[in-house]
Amino acid sequence: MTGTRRGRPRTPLLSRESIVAATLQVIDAEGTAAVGMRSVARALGVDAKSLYNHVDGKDGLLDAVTEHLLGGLVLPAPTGDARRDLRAIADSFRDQALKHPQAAPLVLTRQLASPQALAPVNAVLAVLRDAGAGTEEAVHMLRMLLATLIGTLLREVSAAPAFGSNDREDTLTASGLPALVDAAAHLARFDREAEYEYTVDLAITAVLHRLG
Amino acid sequence: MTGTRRGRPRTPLLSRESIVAATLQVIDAEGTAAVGMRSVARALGVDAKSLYNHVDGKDGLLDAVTEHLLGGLVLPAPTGDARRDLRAIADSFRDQALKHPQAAPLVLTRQLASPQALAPVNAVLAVLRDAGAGTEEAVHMLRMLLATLIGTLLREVSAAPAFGSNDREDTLTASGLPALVDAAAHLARFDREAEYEYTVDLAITAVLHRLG
DNA sequence: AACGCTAAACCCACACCGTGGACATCCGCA
DNA sequence: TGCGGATGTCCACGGTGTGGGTTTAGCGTT
Repeated sequence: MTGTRRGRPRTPLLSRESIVAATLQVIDAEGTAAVGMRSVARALGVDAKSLYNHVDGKDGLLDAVTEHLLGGLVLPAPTGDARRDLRAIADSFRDQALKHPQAAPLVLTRQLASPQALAPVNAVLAVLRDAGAGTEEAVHMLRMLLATLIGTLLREVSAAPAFGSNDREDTLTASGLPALVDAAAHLARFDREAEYEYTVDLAITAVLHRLG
Repeated sequence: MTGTRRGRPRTPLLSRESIVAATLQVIDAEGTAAVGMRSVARALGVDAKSLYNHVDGKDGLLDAVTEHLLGGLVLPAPTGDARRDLRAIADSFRDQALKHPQAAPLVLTRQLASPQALAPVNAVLAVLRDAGAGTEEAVHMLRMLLATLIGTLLREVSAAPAFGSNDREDTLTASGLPALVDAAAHLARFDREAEYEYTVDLAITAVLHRLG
């Protein structure tokens, strides 16, 4: 029985990309909490310590995944219409977030300085500058837009899917707080699409309005 | 040597609040990653399993901390000036977040339905209704404001303190992306206060503007 | 062609984690 | 007076990240 592998294989079993891909599969299937050197290695049919040859520990692994997802953003070519362009960039973020909802908190939470993270920042700044913003103003606006986008997407990916249950509404009406019971019906519902639409549109409108 | 305690003590050693307080100390000192049944128990001079008598596992412990922090919000009495009132509520969030920066991600990330979480929601809705918003519109606006606030605070509490190093600026200028190198100097700096001010003001202005 | 050097895979081991289960002790109430 | 439940202890189990050492294969140099 020569079952166990030993020593360096003739052809490499692992690569940074294959590891990232496997990790993403684990995340999509079982959530970020299920990610671990051992579980990812198991998914690849490999010993846990082998991952260390391609990735800098667990944290480095998660960073690599984040980088990969940011790299997957497709930034559309600017049309010259600032509203449309900003919206397109935001949509690109959202698409990626919804493609891997379980992984979204990673991207939205960790801040990297990798080129993959820099490209979208550059895109937003370019649009804002074209729309007439000064350098410093553009940076402020970028941060405001990013904050709003991160906030909504974070909420959206972690919103319970079975939110229609009037369980939640009952809790609200039982609170006794007047403005709450009044809005209980609307608070209990959560239309992801509509909510994203409203929030992002309002933020972009605010920025463009300030630009005059 | 009767060193080891055994059986139920004459006077309770633990309480939900004492556990939450100890956990908060651990978080403030060593971050959320350092929180664990064992570490918190150690800080209290107690066995880990004892915590289970007052708290529902690790996740319940973190929920309890979140609840405690939300309960610490001081919501000022409304003045009737919507801008001022919304700003005051946001400031209250920020104060609490900066008081325990390491714990902030907890509050900003977990969504609870406890009364402590409901009170601020009610406050915001009340102000919006007073300012003339319809029920449904008020809920949308609430979510937009919350998203923006969460986004900025999340960034603010995790912004590296030694951000003044021109290390970061160099990375940016080296990226070659034109809008980035142009704004590198401003991107490298991060004035927490100014950034919060700008972002929250813009969001509130947007909401009030839409209300006419 | 033969040498080493390094990279890529393995296994063993350690300290730590969350928590299930069994036990001891004391409080409050019937 | 007695007894059930609350509170705290200890032991144990399977899991984690990773430090250290070992084996083998490929590559660059002489």
